[in-house]
Amino acid sequence: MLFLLLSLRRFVRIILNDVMKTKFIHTYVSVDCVVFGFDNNQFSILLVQLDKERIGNKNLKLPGGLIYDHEDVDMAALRILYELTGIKRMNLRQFRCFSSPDRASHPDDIRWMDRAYQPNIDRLITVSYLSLCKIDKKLKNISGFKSTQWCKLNELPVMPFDHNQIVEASFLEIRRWVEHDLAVMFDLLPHKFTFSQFHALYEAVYNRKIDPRNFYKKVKNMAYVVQLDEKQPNVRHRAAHYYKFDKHIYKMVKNQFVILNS
Amino acid sequence: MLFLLLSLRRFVRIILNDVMKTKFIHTYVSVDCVVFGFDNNQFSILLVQLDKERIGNKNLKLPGGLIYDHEDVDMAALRILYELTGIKRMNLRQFRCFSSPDRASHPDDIRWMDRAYQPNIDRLITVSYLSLCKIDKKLKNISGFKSTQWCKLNELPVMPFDHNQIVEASFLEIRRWVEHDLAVMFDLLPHKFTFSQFHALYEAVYNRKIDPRNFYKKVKNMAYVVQLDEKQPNVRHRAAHYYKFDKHIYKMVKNQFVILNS
DNA sequence: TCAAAAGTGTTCGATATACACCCATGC
DNA sequence: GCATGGGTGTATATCGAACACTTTTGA
Repeated sequence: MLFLLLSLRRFVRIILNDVMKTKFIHTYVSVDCVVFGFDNNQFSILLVQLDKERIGNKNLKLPGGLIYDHEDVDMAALRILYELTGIKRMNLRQFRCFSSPDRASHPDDIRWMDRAYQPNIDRLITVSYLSLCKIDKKLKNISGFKSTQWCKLNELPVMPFDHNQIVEASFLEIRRWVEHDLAVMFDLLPHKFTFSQFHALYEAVYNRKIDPRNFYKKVKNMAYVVQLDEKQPNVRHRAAHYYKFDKHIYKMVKNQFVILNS
Repeated sequence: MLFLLLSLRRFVRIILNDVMKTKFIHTYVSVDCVVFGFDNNQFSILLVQLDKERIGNKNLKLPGGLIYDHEDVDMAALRILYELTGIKRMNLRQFRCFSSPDRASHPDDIRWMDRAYQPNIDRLITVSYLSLCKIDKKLKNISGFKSTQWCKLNELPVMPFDHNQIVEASFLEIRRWVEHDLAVMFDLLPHKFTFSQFHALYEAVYNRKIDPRNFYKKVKNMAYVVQLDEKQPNVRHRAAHYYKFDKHIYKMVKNQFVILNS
């Protein structure tokens, strides 16, 4: 019965396209999220394991999925990340729509969409999101299905669809985001972080060496980066102080600059 | 016959949604373009006149339209602007996907979509583009249908769909674009422009007063802004020099800074 | 006492800001 | 000659870049 209806639907669509000469796309829409983490002086990205559902020989993809009827794209991205990680209200930034007609036309990709969503998805465009996340955050899978893993940025596998392209585009987007709102950078650091972790993150984001002494001065001027009494334990060298980010001070300071825009 | 097929299609979709409990959206996709021009120290936006097709009592909308089967969104935006203005390869910057489930749910909007595109468009998401254009450019309508007009930014009418929102979001995007690539600013000025036109544009983009003397120094340092011998004719005060933008020099200068990214 | 990373200050140049007056032209 | 906008220079403050050594700690 189901199969019959599906065939019917496909048939109807084909006929209609022919009769009406309508060439407008009628498409499904997905979101794909590039979630960055930072650890050991390098970026990682959160990927979904496909396991039995592997796409061709590819076993990892970006977190993402089709959007529902009642949702807009922002809501869909939040939902998908919530289902996968248990984190509500993740901080997200939409950065581009990927819509090439053949971005989902590889036979492996099509087969997978047939199984994972529904058959006869003839076209799929996606809206991509960037997110920054503490890599040591406990993630719990809500939907109970897919499992996730962090994968180092420079060890990414080949992924299905245009996910490798999406990741590439996302990286430059971090810098734009940080420039617009420095606070998001602290989403990548642990609650308590050392100066050198912060320094390494800065170098990674800007992809260049930054003089530590100059950077110290900069940080000392950030009233919202406050030194804690606590120090690094069990290191065989001088222990570093921990710092924390104080978002209330940050907001106060920032509000002194923001003029309501016309 | 056509009507029968349409009803059938709608019917099939309803049944399917019910049987499969699929709640994924299957949607049409449009692009909407916010084309800025600059004249007389203020911005204008290129709008399409609807005339007999007016939407409710609204007669102006952003240039835009549904995208075709074989297109991605960039191509669609270029096509639509070409059809309306005769300008090929307009410089475009995608800036956001607007996808609220009820962005196209006003009865006027639905009626209009039924007539303009095809009936039963139950959902429509749009990808918005920013473009900058010399306001004195001769525009010729290729499709031969819709006519366009410039409308001052602070005199915009209420428009259909969420077009007013889109315009609002686009304005801040100009600044980002200019910061990323100053050359686009000259898309807003005539080929020959005076210093004070350039100055006024700068003030408009950054939405604040900028000291002309300091700005002079800045401009004098821009090797790619070259002074012409020609001067403003017929003015009852000291005539201003004309300047032009030299994109070859610009590229040379810029290439000295661009390091190929990892 | 050594290795390993933490932490600190000064100088210099470039850039942005603030500010006031003379110049050329048409009427 | 006067009204109108065109065009210029100087002084100061701020920010980022360059640069080398001492301190703390565990092993």
